[in-house]
Order: sequence, then C-alpha cells, then structure tokens
Amino acid sequence: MTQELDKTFDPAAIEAKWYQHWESNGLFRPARPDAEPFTIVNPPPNVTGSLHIGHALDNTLQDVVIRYERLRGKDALWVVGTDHAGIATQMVVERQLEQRQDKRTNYSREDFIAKVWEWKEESGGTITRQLRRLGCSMDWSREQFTMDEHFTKAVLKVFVDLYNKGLIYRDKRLVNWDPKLKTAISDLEVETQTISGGFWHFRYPLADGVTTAEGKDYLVVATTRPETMLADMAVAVHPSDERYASVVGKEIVQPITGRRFKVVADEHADPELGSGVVKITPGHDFNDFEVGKRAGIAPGEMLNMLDSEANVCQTADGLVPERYIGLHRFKRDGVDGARELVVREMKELGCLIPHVTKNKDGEEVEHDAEPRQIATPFGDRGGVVIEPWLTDQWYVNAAELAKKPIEAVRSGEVEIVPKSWEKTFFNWMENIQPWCVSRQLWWGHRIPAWYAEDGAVFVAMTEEEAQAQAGEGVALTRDEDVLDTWFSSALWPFATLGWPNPPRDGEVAARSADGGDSPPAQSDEANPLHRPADGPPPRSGEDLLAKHYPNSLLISGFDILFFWDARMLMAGYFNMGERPWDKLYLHGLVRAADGQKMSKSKGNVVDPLGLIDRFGADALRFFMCAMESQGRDIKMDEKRIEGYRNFATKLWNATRFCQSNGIGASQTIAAPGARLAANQWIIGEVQQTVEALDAAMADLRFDAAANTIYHFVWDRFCDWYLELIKPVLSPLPLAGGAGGGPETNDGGSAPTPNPSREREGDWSAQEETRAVAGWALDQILVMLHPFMPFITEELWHAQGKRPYELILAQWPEPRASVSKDATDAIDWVIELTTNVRSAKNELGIAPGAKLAAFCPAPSDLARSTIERSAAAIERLARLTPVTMGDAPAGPAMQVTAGEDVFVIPLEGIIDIAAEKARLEKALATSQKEAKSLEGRLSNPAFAEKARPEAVEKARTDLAYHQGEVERLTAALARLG
RNA sequence: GGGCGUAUAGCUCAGUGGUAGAGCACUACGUUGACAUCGUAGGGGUCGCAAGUUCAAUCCUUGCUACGCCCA
Repeated sequence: MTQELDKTFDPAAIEAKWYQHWESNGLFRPARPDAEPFTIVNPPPNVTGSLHIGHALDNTLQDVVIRYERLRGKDALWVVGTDHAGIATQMVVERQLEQRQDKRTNYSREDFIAKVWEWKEESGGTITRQLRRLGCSMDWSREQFTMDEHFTKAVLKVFVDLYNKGLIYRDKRLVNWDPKLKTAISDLEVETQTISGGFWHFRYPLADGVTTAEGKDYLVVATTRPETMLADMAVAVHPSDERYASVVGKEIVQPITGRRFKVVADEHADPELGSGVVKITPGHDFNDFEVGKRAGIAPGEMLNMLDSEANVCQTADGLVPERYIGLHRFKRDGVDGARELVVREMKELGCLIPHVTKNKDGEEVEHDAEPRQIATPFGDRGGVVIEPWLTDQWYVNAAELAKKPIEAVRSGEVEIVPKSWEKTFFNWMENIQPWCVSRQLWWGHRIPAWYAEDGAVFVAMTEEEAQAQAGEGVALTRDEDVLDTWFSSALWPFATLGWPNPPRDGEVAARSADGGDSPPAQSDEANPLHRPADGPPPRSGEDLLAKHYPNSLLISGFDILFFWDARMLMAGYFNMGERPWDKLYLHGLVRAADGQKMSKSKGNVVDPLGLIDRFGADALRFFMCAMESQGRDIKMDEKRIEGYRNFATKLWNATRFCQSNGIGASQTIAAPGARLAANQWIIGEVQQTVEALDAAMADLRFDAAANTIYHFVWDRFCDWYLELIKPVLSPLPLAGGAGGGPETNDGGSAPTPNPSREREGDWSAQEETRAVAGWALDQILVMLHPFMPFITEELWHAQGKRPYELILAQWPEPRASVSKDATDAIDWVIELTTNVRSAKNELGIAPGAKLAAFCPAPSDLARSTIERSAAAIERLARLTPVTMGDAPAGPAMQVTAGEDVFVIPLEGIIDIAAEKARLEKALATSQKEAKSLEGRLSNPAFAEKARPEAVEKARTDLAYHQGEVERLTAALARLG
C-alpha cells in the first residue's frame, strides 16, 4: 500500500529523518564480507573547518560514486575523518587565548596541547555535522583523526623507517621562514605575489686602493633588499665579464658594517643585468646561499642578521652597528626598519646612486630607488613576507620517493582524470625539491628524534628505544618540533585502515552494522599528549587493509594535487609498496557567479548550508554533479539549483500521480512482462538510461550521468510515458470498457481477450501498466538515488512496504527485450503529437480542440498504430476519429509523422493564409536541405572517399527532404 | 620566461570530422483530473579571428587575439 504524499514537496522535512535513519541503522556500510570492495578516503577537512562550497562539491562527487557502487552491490567503504591541521588549529586556539589577554607561552607545552584537545572536543565537530546535512554516506563508525593514537603511531613509524633508509635527514640550509608564525614552512606553502617595491643602486668601495679596468675605486651593486647589506659576505661578477676580471679576488669594504669581503667570480652574476655586479648575502637569499657555498663559505659560517621575527640581530662577527639591533627588517606599521635606515645611511655616505627621471616639464628628478614590481614570497597561512632563514630542519628526500609514483602514472598503473593534469604532475614531481617537514609548533606529531649533549641524534619510535641506541646514562633531549601536517595526511589511505597494526581478530567487540555511533571520546587526564581512544576497530576478523588497500578512487580538488595527492603516492609506495589508489579524479574550483574566486576577504562566499536551506540538499548535490564536467571550474548559479529543486518537485508530483492510479512498489528487479507498446517503450527507455548512466559513471562524467537521469525522468517518463498510460488507467467515460476504473480491479477475475490492444478500461492492460509504471518509477528512484538520496528514499518508502531501504537497493537490471515495432509505434505517436500541436499553435487553433484526421496512404506502421493506440492518439494528438482514406475536398491543414501524411479538414476555422505560410516555411527548409545534400552527393569525391555510413545517411536524409518537398507541395496545391 | 586551460544562443554550460544542443531567461498560448516549483509551442548561434589538412572543419594542425590558472 502506498503512503499518501503531501501535496507539496518539502526537502527539510525529510532530510534529517532519512540521514538519521541511515546512520543509526549502519546502512552506510552494510556487512558485505564477500562483496568486491570499493573504497574512497575523503580528503580530511581541517578539524577547524566548516563546510564551504568546495567541500560540498568534493563530497557530493564522492558520495555519488559511493552510493552508486553500494547500489551495485560492492562492499563500499567511504573512510571519513578530520585533519589536525597543525598551524590552523594552533592559531585558532592562540587567538582564543589572545582574546583573554593570554598567550600560548604562558603555558607549558603539555597544558597548551590539553587546551587544543579541549577545543577540538567542543568545536571540532562542526564540519562533520555539516557533511551529514549534505547527505554524505561515510562510515562514521570508523571516523578518524590524524592525531588518533594509532595514527600517531603510523606517523612515527614512517618517520623512523624513512630515517633508517636515509630518506629523511637533518640539514642546515635556508628554509622558508614565516616570521609571524615563527616556523619553517615548505615550498608549497609559499605563495609568490607581485608587489610594488624598489630597486636601489649602491657604490661598494674597493679596499686597498684597488681600481677597476675603468679606473673606478668602487663597484656598483643593485638590490631590492638593501637591509641584507648588513650580512653581505661577498660581491659576485660573472667569470667571463672582462670589466671586472682584474678585481676578482680583491676586497670590498662594506660602508655601513665596515666588513671586508671578496669579489668572487660566479655564473650567478648576470653581466647584462645592471652593472653586472651582485651583492651576496648567503644567509638570507636562496641564490646567494648557493653562490656562497661555491665560494667556499660553509652554511655554518654564513652570517645571520635576523631573529625569528625578522628583527635585526647581531651577526657572528659583531659588525652590525648597535643602532640597527632590534629594528624590523623593513617598515612596519609606519615605523621605519633596517631597510629604510640602510638606504638613508648609504645616501648620507654618498654611496647611493639615485634613480633619475624627468618630470612633466622635462626637469630631472632624483629618486632613491627605481620603482619596480617585485615577486615576493608570502606565507599562505600567516600572510607575511617569507624570510629565507638559515636553520636546522628535517628534510625528506622527495626526489627519491617520487620515482615510483612517476613510473606508476606513466605506466597507467595510476590513472589521473582528467588526463591533462598528468603533465603538471610530471613537471612538479620531476623537479621536486627536498621537502622540509619540521615545523616549530606545539600542535602536531612531535618528531621522534632525541639528541645527546654532543649533538648526536637518535631516531626511534619511543624514548626507550632512543635511549637504548644512545646507551645508558646518555642524557637525551627530544626534538621540540612537530611534523608538517601533510606528512601525516599522506598516510591517510592506509593508516586509516589500521596500518601498521595487524588486523585484530576477535580481539575487540565486533562493531556490527547497526551500531554506528562513534564512541564518545574520553579524556585521559593523565596524559593530554595522547588520545585515549584509539581508532575505531574493524569488524571482528575484518582485515580492512588487505581488502581496501589500494583504494579504488581518490577525488580531490586540483589545488591539493601536490600538497596531498602526490605525497600520498610517495607514502603509499614507500610504506605499502603499492599505489594508494587506482584512480585520481581532480575537480576544479567553485567560483562566485561573476567568475571570481570565492574568498572571505572579498565577501563573496556562498554558504552551502544556506543553499541547502533554500533548495534542499538534493538540489544542491544535483547542481554540483550536473555542472561537473571534467577540468572546468564551476560557476555558482542559483537559478540552476532552483531548477533542480523544481526537478525534485516534478518527480514528487509524478509519484503522486502514480499513487492516485494504484501504482505502487514493484516486485521484481527484472522488468515485468509487457505487451502494450507504451509499456514496452518505457522499459526500453529504462534500459537505455541505465546503459548511458553506467557509461557516464565509468568515465566519471558526472554531468553526463546527471543529465541522463534528468532527461529520462522529465522528458521521457513524465512528459510522455505518464501521458501515454493515462488512457489505459483512466478511460474516458464514453469509451469506457467493461472493467471500469482502476479501483474496482483489485482481485478481479475478468480475463481479457487481447491484452496487447490498448483498449480503454481494459482490465489486464491496466494491471500490466500499473506493474510496469511502478517498476519504471522504482528504477528511476534507484538510478537517481546517488544524486538525490533524500527524496528518492522518501518516495521509495512512500510507494509501499519494502524489504530494504533504497540506499541498499539493487541497481537496475531490466533483463528485457522490447520489440522494435512497439518502440517505433510510440516514437511515431510522439512525432505525430508534436507536429499536430505545433501546427495548431501556428494556426491559432485551440490546443484542446479535437479534430478529425484523414490518412490517405498509411504506412504499415501508421496502420497498426492507429488501430492499436487510437486512445493515445486521441488523448495526446487530439485527433479523433482518424480515418484511413482520402479526406473530403475543402480547406485543411496538413501534418506529417515520418512519411505519413495527415489531412485535417478545418472548414470554417482555418486561416488559409497562415497555413500556407507555415507550409511554405517548411518547404523552404526542406528544399534548402535537399539542395545541399544533392550537392554533396553529386560530388564524386564524396561518394568515393567518405565513409559509407555518411553517404548512406546523406541519401536517406535527401530522400526524406525530397519526400517533404512533395508532401508540402501537394498540401499547398490543395489549398489553391 | 615555461606549462596548462578556456573562448559555442542574452546568461551558465554540454557536444560531435557530415552546417549545433541543454538549463535559465525571452515570446505566444494554456484551470485537458500529478505538477503554475507546471504544460504546449516558438524566437534566438557565419561555434573568438586567420590560414592549413580533408570530399567535408565548430571539432584536427599552425598562427593570432582575449581571458584564466600553475610554475620560475
């Protein structure tokens, strides 16, 4: 029995209900021990995060795939969890402290971390709640966090393993230093922006009375960063630059510091650029660092003039004048810094070479510096200029780890979709730099390295092991730093599945399919550094890792291809010896309606939850899919979301119609037997739709998949099928058969002589139609479910009692063959109907008017269809009666269906001029087409070289248009 | 400077070696027993520009223009 639906569809009312039902009944991951696995891990959102539109896209796509594979019977596992997000989370908590005039350093490390955990317990669940609103069917029973105890263990193991293989090492070199956050960051976290700056030219005096070939006693150096002068250790000229050959090896006296240093020859100096002389500050510039090393300066000897906040400090040689100490590197908050002071003093010393321009009046004007656009590095989190800074950090030998991933993508072992990203991937992987993984933070995975007093390092999983390595009695201090967050998230595809722990067989209570609640997090007050609750256990005896690694697919935005995807490949091959996933799907960005990137600072962010409130989660999801064509960004378009809300309403109303006609839940997966043309036709349409949908999903063409089901539902099922079966279900009073209305048929026993004939009120025809319609609607619900899970689940249950929820239903398998005669007949009726409606519209005839029609020379198709589907022709084309034979003389309009001509007499009501105009327009079109096709066919080269199918099609088209010309000419002749 | 991508209807976007489609918007008509969050019909595009390949180019090649992104 169907359950009556409200007159209007209200998404909010059903969304919460079904999500709760699915989750609390463990339906997101039903026990399917023998099924083929299908696995996706979600890109773990920052625990500080809240759902933005990009998450909505990313997670919708994943959910569509997971629900689709689940419906296809796979053991579909969607791993979910959040990322501890080192810097972001620490910043959130520090900001909270700031509001109370408090700060991190007022606490011990342990106490501060305890505060972060506290924050996480209270506020860290925002995004996971929001993902539920979107309908995401993740396995919440195994929700993960990158700081879970088992995850931490995995991270430490990877570090130790990399260290033991020489792939992670400590090195003193320049690193990207964020002076605001006071931590090192990796290359990827640096964003280069172009800002307005200056280019200053200075005189550097040569020492000891030396002069250049030109007789000058100084060299001219140019720089965009004058403040680094305080730590200059050389100037460089190109080895082939003859202007300066005589001064190479001679010395400079830096005017402010009085430091003496050499002129060195180095290829880095570009003779074409400025004077051809560059100052070398190896401690504060990446290029200069290399020059310095080549000039024999060891990194340990390189002068450093800045502290961790980029304020000037004394260099090792003590030559920085006292007045500079403590100044910021450059002007900040209106206060001059070292840069400004250096320029001023050099000017006073006569060592500044002014930049001269002419003003409007042609007079020369002097400036300190030439204005220039400078490419400047900024930290992506802190937003301040990054300082190259000489420190000891831990580095991963990324070039080595990149080898296997490169091979894998090249060989196709790992597929990147869309393929166009492969080139970008190779380009980055093949030029990859050592990855700095240490961060000067408190919140994160603390580096498992211990130092003896002599500086010897011991890397081990635990302090005990480190101590064992060091030997008894050696005092050890643990490395203060934590690891880059991406170092841990790189392990997501396998550490979430239990690696490195072996599967626990029966050791823990089985988490059954119906016990989906996450365990409440307990707090372990004794040790705030460790999470008490280890990751959720697998079901008893289940070896998740063996079954679900490699994962099947990863879906991520292209913006984290290097940050995360590439590093998962490295970590996967290193730790597991295998790819992390078979396929990587990269989607674009969701942009604002005007095409701009959404950002908080621009104030143009669209809140997905607001869209869900307004249009429903189903509509938002459908929008995301319909717009997701590979490789393109999505522009926000609310009208379109609204359109998909309307689509949901359409389906709702179609279901109401079905219900009011006794159409309920189907009983079989296979299509019911059907003899009526319309029923056969819709079965064929379902079959084609499933095939098209499967093809689209296999290619991850979300747009094609969404459009396929959309058009099937609206254009085929609602627009035609439901209209075609109305005459069967509710016969017109006058033509009523013996069976009466549908309500009287239950349990009836009257047989019917010819069920293949769509006679009005025919008893078994009605029964067949209700069965087929119910089945077709069920197929719609299943096929649409991955895209619109909520409304489909609601309608699935409203249609009758079900043995299982839709989320666990079976993917369509019609297993039916339909006759071409039947589908041809319906296609013919549709064409006739459309053509009649069009003609009436153009002639201004009331659309409802029923007209008599004559078909003088019916084709076999027309003859049988007119006989068999008279009721449909009457209801839809509104032609009745249709007489096979000549029409009486007199004014008439003419319509066609295929090659069949229908003459519709319109004595008294026809506007002859309008009909003539209509026919002439159609005639002109066909004549033009025919002429063009004739031209093509008469070209001998076409017949010879074109594909036979193309020639054949041209011939068929030509014949059709020639036929149209004849038919229309005859109709015009009849009108006189 | 290197790489990638995009230019198709008023807007947002699909698409194919055989002269183009969708949604929205627009126009006309419409209370035909699911649906006005709707129905029926319709108007609207020399597929950025130029050359080449081809029997045939919106689609392939090259160049140009414009816009966007990534890397240096």
